[in-house]
Parts: sequence; C-alpha cells; structure tokens
Amino acid sequence: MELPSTRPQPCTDPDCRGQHAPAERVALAVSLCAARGSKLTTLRRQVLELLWETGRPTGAYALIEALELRYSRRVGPPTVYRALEFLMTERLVSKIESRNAYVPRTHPERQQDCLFFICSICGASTELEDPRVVQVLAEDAAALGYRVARRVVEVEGSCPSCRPAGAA
Amino acid sequence: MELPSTRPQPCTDPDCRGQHAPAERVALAVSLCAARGSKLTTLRRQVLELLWETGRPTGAYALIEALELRYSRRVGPPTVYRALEFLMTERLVSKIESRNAYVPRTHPERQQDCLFFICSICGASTELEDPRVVQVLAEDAAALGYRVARRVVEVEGSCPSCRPAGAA
DNA sequence: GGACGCAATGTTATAACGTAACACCCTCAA
DNA sequence: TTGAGGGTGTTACGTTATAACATTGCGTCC
Repeated sequence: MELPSTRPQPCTDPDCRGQHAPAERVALAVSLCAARGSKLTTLRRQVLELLWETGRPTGAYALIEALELRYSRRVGPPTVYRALEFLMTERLVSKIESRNAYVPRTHPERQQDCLFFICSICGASTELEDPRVVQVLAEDAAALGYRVARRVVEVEGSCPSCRPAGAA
Repeated sequence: MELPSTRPQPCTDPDCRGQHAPAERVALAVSLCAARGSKLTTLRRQVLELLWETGRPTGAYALIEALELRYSRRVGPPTVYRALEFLMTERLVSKIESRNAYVPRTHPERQQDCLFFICSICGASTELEDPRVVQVLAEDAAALGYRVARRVVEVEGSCPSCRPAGAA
C-alpha cells in the first residue's frame, strides 16, 4: 500500500503567513464567520480570544473564571458550554478529550479533524494535520465496515522544552 | 517514506485461538497477573468480568450498579476507580476518553496503546492494533521533538450492524 | 502468638465537568 | 407593533472523579 507523502506541518503552513498572534487569529475567525453567515457574538469571540491567549488546553470552568477576570463578565456553565459548542461547530475550537479541555484550531477552514500532541508536564498542546493518519484510519474503518464520523487522536508525552538537552 | 505493511487484525489473531468468551478472557488475565506477580483481587476480577460481559464501553458508575446487581457488592466510587486504575496499569483495560467509559483489552500482554472504533448508535467498540498508526505518530512526534508516553486514538462512527444494507 | 508493616478496600465528603429546563432580552421582519 | 427566533442568563441538578482518612486483612519477624 501507499500513503500520501505529505509531511505534517507544525504551522509552517503557506497560508499562515505569520498570522499567529491571538488578535490575528481572532480577526481570521471574525471574517470566516462573516463569510459563513454564522454569528460570532461578543461572548463567543471573547471565549475564543481567551483560548488563544491562554495558549494551552483550557477547561470550561477555567474559561468562566477568565471571562470574569479579563472581561468582568460573569457567566454560568451553560453559557460557556453553549459558546464552546458553537465554536466547535464552526471548527474554531477542538476539545481535548483526554483532558476535558478546549483549544483553538489554527485552521478553522479545514474539514479534517486533527491530531494533538499534549505535554503532560507544561500542559501545552500542539496541533497537527497529518493526512497519513486520516488515510490509515480510513483503511482500518473500511476493513471493519465502519463509517467514520469523527477522529480523536491525542498523543500525550513531553515536549522538547520540558526535556532540556539530551533527556530521553 | 515507508510504513510497515502489517495489516490490522480485528482479532483474527493467531494467538487468540478462539479464547473469546468472557470466562476465558478473565482466565487469561488471572494467569497473566500471576506471571507478573500482580494481585488480581476478587474486586478487580469482578470489575474485569463485568466489562467483558457487558461487551461495550461502560462507565464507572454503571460498574458500581453492576457490582451490586451481579455480585451483591456495594462499593463507592473510589473503590471502583482504584480497581480500574489497577486494571489499566496491567493493560487489562483501556479508557475510552471520548466517552468516559472503560473497555477490556483483548491483548493485555501487548505494550502498544491501541485504536478504538466506537459506534455512536449502538455504543459498541472495536479494538484494533495498527502498527502504521504507531509509526506515523512516532514520526510526527519526532518531528515536533515530542517523546510519546501515551496514545489516544478513537474513531467515532457507525458500525456495519447499525447501517444495514447499503447505507453510506 | 502478637506486634508491626503494608497493601487493599471502605467511607465520607467534595471537586470537576456537564446539561435540562425555563426566563429574559434583543433584533429583525411582516 | 408585535411576534418569532436566536442568544444569553439563572437555577438546579446529573455525571464523573478524587482527596483524605478509617478499616480490614494478611504476611513477616521477633
């Protein structure tokens, strides 16, 4: 069998063009939602901003606290969960199932679920798209007669920054 | 690049030899733990039996109810969670993160984390080992400088039995 | 045999995560 | 203007998981 030879890009992506600051990420989301005709309300935008600014997977209740701190906005759990649901539907956010936490997606315009590498020491996560994973899982699903609706691929480990110089 | 050509086996495995009934699964676990010098106590064995008998991912609180029904044994959450922790350490059980549920593993003697296909209609899950997934994730991890400790790969979809005759 | 050590389990309480149900409010269109 | 619908607020509760400490059981060493 053959797999696509595309290698993963940890966001050295051509269409990224260095638009990596939280504000730029959010601006992209705003225009994307405008184009889609979906409503990125203030609350939803604030949640997305917080996720970008935090820089790591964040739980719903931590977001509630952050909304209070950063925007002096007191909301209940249902409110935040509804915002997260919207953001996930729009592919602006993914849930890290193994952590009950949420991360912003770098490429909301793409359809495929992506992979996440999560550092168990610092808690940071790295998003990746790898067509080879998609391909292999599709083959396995076909062999089992499964129709794929959603992929959850999360690799837990230690990131380079947390394993300085030569540690295994 | 090349990947190992080994194809996944949905438990048509040579070393399975048809030992697929719950009692046989549990017997295997008993001898495995004996060989390892780890203590598969009554409680832990009962939890494992229940998981095999249920035949699908089961939550901790459902196990508490099942222990009461099946063995007239009343236990609190910590007790069951500790049993599950032991069983996971011994690789006799895996957690399905996307469901907060637990499944018995068909090949506790193997080290690699495996993949799960989960039917969102009937709730059943199918375990699979696919060295290609391991390989691809290892390559991605290397590219990012990550050291892999644990893989969570869960594919949600619909199983053949739940999509009769020709449905996409 | 008794005292100790240690692992396993039991118990209580609570933390963390998530949702149902209903109220309110704002906007937009007829 | 009024009614419909989507978004948010509020209350209450359901579900999942763990901390902290008590008890039990079992083997070992003197």
